Amino acid sequence: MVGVRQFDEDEMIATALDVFWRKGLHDATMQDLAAATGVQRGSLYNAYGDKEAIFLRAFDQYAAQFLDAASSALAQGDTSARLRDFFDMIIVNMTDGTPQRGCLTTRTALDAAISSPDVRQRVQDVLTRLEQLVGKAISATPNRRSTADANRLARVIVTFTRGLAVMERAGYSRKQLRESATTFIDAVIGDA
Amino acid sequence: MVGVRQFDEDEMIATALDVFWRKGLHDATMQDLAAATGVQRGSLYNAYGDKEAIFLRAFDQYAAQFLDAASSALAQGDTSARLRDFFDMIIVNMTDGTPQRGCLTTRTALDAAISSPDVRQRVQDVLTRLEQLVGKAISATPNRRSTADANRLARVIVTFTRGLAVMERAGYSRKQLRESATTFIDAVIGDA
DNA sequence: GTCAATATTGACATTAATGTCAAGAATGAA
DNA sequence: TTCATTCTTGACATTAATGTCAATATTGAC
Repeated sequence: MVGVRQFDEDEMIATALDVFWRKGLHDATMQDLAAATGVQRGSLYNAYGDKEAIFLRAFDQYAAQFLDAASSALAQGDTSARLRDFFDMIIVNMTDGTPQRGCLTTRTALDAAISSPDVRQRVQDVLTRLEQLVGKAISATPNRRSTADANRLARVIVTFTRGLAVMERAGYSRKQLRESATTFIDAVIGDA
Repeated sequence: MVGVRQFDEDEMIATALDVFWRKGLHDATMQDLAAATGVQRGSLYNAYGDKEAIFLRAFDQYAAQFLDAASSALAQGDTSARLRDFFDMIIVNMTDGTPQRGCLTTRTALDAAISSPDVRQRVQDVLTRLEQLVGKAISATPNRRSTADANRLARVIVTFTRGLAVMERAGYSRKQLRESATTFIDAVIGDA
């Protein structure tokens, strides 16, 4: 390699993630990315090809850290405690930043109709893996659920997290989201 | 009135709703609206001012019919039956059309960051009124819930419907959504 | 130190959207 | 029948985005 890249790729992708998280794949422009990263538009095209390629890299980074955090949150305690930690993580994740950034996966999912198969696949992968993590977590503690029941319940729980992401966009506060999550956990797990 | 409008306003708004439902406020263009309605762009600007004004009218029509359908679905039977009908209506609503149109309220909510206060308010109003309808419905049958509990539960139920809307966008089938809704109802209401 | 390979830069072409406007067409009212 | 009012139409100006490219700068390898 001879002419050497003038920017740090990891740093670039991390900054791009921030931009995509705040604006979404569709609304973030190459201008936005260039301005935020300090890398010229032309260089970005040269290095990555197009906006979507940058997004996919950024999203992969996001998905990895998100699933990691979910896994950690789901690791300890009884089922209720695991879910409390899990929902806490999710809610903090989506209500962080000024203004709040919301949930990138959910935002990306909503643009499915105008997204490429690659992007759609990424969203499905995150949700599938999240279902698996939740399924394992609620099966890990002593209970009288069948595996099939646990899987169905895991999907319900993941679906509910998506609902929280929508409610956040609709203006519900962190506190309101937490209350709903608590109510949900109590209703679903409380006496099972 | 002298120069007379060449198109039927109700029909025009109904067609506009279809366009917005399929493409979203942001992605639908005045070209799209002009093509679908057969009314020239200039005439639309003359009649309504801008795209958002058309959207607001279309959304109001959508919200009215949606809340009406929800109200009907929630009217009869015990709590489980009411919720089954309610979720059925919601799921059919979002999985209808080819390709599926999804949920307009949810799609609009996700664009909150780039929407006007008027648009955001419309979304909040729909969700608030939906919570009220659900709250009334689950309080209508004999049960041992306090009003406060019913309201919290109503919000959880509405939040779950939003989750279903996201899952639909992520590619889950009508059947999968129905199964999740059933599991949810059983878990939340089944033995309360 | 030279050079070949790569990155950077700014300009350019293209496409597409919004919103405005002047000119023309149509029609209810007097 | 005339006319004032309103709607319709197509053209225009503006803005903003994507993606390409040729010219230039840089630097590791030999």
